[in-house]
Amino acid sequence: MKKLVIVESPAKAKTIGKYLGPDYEVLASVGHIRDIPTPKDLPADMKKGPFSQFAVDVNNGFTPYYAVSENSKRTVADLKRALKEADELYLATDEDREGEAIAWHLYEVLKPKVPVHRMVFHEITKDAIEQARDNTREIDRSLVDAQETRRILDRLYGFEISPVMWRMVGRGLSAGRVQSPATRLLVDRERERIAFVSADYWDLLATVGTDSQPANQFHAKLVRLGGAKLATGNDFADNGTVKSSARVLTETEATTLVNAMREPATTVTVASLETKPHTRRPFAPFTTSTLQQEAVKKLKFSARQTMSVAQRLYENGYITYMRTDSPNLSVQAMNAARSQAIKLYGEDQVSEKPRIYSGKSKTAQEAHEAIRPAGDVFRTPDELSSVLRGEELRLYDLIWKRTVASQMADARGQTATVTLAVDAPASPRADFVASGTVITFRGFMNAYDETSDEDRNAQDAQEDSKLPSMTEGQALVLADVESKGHSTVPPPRYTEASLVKKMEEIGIGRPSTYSATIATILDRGYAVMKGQALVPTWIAFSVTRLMEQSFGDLVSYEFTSEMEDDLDKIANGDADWRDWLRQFYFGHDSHRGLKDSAENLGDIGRAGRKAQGVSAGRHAPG
DNA sequence: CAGTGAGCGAGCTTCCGCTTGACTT
Repeated sequence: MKKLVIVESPAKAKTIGKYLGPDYEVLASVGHIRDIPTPKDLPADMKKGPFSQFAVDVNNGFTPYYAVSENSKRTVADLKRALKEADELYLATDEDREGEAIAWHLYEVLKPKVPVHRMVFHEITKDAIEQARDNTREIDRSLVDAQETRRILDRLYGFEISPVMWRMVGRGLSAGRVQSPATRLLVDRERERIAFVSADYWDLLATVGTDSQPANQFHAKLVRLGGAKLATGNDFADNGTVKSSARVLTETEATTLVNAMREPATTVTVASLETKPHTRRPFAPFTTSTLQQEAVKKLKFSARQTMSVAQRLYENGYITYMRTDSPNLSVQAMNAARSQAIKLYGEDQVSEKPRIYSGKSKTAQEAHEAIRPAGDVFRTPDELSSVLRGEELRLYDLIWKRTVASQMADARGQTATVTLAVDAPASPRADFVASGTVITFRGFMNAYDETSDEDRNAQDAQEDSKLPSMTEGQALVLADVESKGHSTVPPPRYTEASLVKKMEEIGIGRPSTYSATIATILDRGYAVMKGQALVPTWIAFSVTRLMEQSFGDLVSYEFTSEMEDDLDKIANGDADWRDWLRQFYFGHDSHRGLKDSAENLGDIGRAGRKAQGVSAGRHAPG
């Protein structure tokens, strides 16, 4: 007789099967096996009655009706068959809320007659697996409660509010705990853009040098005039007014100054010279969210495409699991990254101590490690260039570089900043500034030599060039000075990358759903792609306004993180899940529940209709 | 008598999160 082990993913089952040997059969549940069906998929005798609206009986303890999903029927049959041949059952689904629930559903559906163990592990290595097998526990009922609460809440939210959208806005529309705030992000940003008032300001750009040789020249920007700081884009509010005490230079003033400075009597002297060390740390290894962001930005993949390419890499054993919220590397992976970096770039380019990265997302569940090349010895992109093609190779390359770089040394260099005093006839004193960074030690940049977009923009502003050597008090040659006009620009629209980043920040959605949520927003017609930008449509505006008016709490950006706090209480046994759902759905004290909000759409004008409805309403048959 | 049209009623749309194929374009 064998022992049956059930994990979530078939690829994982294969690896673990190898570690556990012939006494164990390892199969996969392939994700969730049961779910709450939509009401139209309920058995005929349940279509009328307490389950008809949600497939959850809200009047009887929020009892959910579960059914084995169509796609899982074969899997369940296979598992049942295997269980008959087994004398023990190990439920080895992921150690997070969803994984615990899958274990419980497996238990409910398989009805095992043999001893059952709940087994959890964080790393897929022989040691970790064997240790997990020898240290099992029971299914954590409170954690399952928390998952069911989450699931039921999402059903109530979606299926109570979507019909409101059909009535008020258009057929086929939808609302949900994740998609509605995500849509609202797009709408809020568009509102900011519409309300935005552009402002114009000017500054001067001088070309100066230690002599008139072009090689010894550099550009410097006017930053202070007569002791007052000159306004830049950051000094303007969104309504076009100046929000600081900075001085705004007009075109006329700029032209007058340029003309004065072009007089031969103008002198330029080095007022101060400062050199500061510059260091940059490598980025953390990829999580789902950061992988999507980088692939969208650097490879021009869509979020969905990124996931499907990563899936292929995972299934063929090239990378670790691609749906994760943890940037942590296993000890083996850390060693693999370090020894590969030492071999390729030299020992001095690698950080002295292993770098450990921790997740910053408060809603992270961290059931998996970071996305990285698979194995205890990483294969380089070059080694794989004959087996991997196009997209797959490019994504592997990105993952490999990021992982190796994450264990390398900081890049170091110096940033020199020089302040120049420009004295022109009949003009206030003008201070110009130039700075240049020189990287003297590349460290992680050997592997991952790419700066983030923010840095690139910052560099545009101050042309990152090497400065010639100078001393304080030195007189410089002014080769040219010109005025430059600028206009403030509204905040940019979200791209897939920046939306995923924002969603992770406020804790809505999960690694397995980021790309699906964006697809939903596009499918519903809430947004259209314009280049890389997600542009909200008028439908999104209508839906968001309706949500804000009638379900303000539910589209607040804090709703999910507050829900997570409450689910934690349920998971710890400090709160009752039925009480929680009751308050959410039926309300309590002064707080309107979801049901009341949906039925009386926050419109005082409808109060009369409500009263009429109640008096004319039929009572339950007696 | 056949074709038209008003009026009525039934059926449909929808959530999030976990995991892969089996489908079509």
